[in-house]
Amino acid sequence: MPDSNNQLLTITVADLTFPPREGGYSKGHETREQILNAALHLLVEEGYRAMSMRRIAAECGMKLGNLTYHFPSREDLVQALLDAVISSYEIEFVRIVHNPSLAPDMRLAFYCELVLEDIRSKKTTRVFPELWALSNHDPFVFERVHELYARARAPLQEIIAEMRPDLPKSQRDAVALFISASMEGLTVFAGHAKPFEAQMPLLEKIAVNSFINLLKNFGADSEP
Amino acid sequence: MPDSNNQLLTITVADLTFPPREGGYSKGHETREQILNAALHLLVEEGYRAMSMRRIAAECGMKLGNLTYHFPSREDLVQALLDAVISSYEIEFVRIVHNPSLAPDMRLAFYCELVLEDIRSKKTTRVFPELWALSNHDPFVFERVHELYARARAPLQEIIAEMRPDLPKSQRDAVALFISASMEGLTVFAGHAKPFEAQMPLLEKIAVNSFINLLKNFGADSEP
DNA sequence: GACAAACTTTGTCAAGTGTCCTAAATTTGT
DNA sequence: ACAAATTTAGGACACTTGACAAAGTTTGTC
Repeated sequence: MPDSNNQLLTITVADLTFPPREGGYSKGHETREQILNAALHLLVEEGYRAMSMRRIAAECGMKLGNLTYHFPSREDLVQALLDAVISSYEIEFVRIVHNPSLAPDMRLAFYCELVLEDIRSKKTTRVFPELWALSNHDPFVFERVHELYARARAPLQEIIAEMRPDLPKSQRDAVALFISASMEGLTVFAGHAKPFEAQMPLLEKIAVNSFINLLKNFGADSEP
Repeated sequence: MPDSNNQLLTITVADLTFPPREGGYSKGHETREQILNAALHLLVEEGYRAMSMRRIAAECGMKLGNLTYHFPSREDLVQALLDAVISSYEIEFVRIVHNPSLAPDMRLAFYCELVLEDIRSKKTTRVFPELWALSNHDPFVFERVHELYARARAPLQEIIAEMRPDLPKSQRDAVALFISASMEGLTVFAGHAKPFEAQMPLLEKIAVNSFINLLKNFGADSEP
């Protein structure tokens, strides 16, 4: 089993989704996935700076030339990695969107629980700050990241629309954005190996409590 | 005027605070500051990757040898830059801590306004995601960043203690952490040149409204 | 088994990196 | 005037970086 060792290496961080193939041998696709898994592993463990072509090649025990065969340029690799990372998240959102059996505030709580649980994973805690930093200087990353967040907010917007149909859409969307950003911010403080990681359960209660209160009271306080 | 051009370059991002000197000529300190300003400028405009010793030297029109005279190693420079960046923020917090004339919820609103205004600056929008990413792999950055945030939360904790003396300190501090993280999260979405930058005023209203509601209602909902 | 396509290795390239060095010139504070 | 501090002008070191070309090897199919 030549790849059992590799499994052990990547099992802690490998969480990529790959698009269906379009030609080539099966070995070629396996190698592509192995490369991207190694790249993610390096990104998570040592940061974007350490994610060089040579280190990726070494990580999966292959020659540099072979890496450049599959990804002619570093940019190609980064874009493929970004796609694989992002599509791995998009799967999650589909699971929550349509669940009309529950009450909307229960769905909201469930959504928050899902997001805040994900934030505590090593992969998310490490990858997303890296993406935020990259998106400041790379338009491609910028677009993909915010496209992902737009999709992540969609179920939130649905729930809010259900709870507060009286609010204009622009305000509902702003509230959804605030809730989403609010939780993302916790990554830095209570994500994996962060100072307040252990307090995440309490923070989750505070967050859900806060969001539900916000939705109940927002707009009903024009004049005291 | 050899440095008027440089002034123009750095004036848009230069926001560093330098510790009092300890010897050497004044020109030496000016050069040190010029170097750190150039480093910050590169960090803001092109990211951490572009912040190399040679590019920093070129940025301030000086020879590499002179740069290594002032900062023998790159790590020295990075740490000095981090110190200068962080202390530039610590000044802000002092201005808000002691202002007992206002009502606590007014002080909270003022605090949030100050933070969210800062988030919209190019410097903060660019530097902090970089710091978050770095802190995942650099213990030195990790410690400094979270030390800064601890100081940033102090005034918040005071305000909350005033509003909710009934809550145990652990819960008050968790609420302060949540509020702080909540606002930091907006950096990625409504910071400088971000997709929702223009909506920041509305988001600010939502945030303050949400935080005040949270403080009023938190803990009063054990059983319905 | 032949054979073309897909994959992999090997070696090389110019450019960039941080760090270190020397020797000379210039500036600065007293 | 003079010593200390700063700057320039080079260079060199060992190493890493992304990219490329030309050989080999493997794979699936006829």
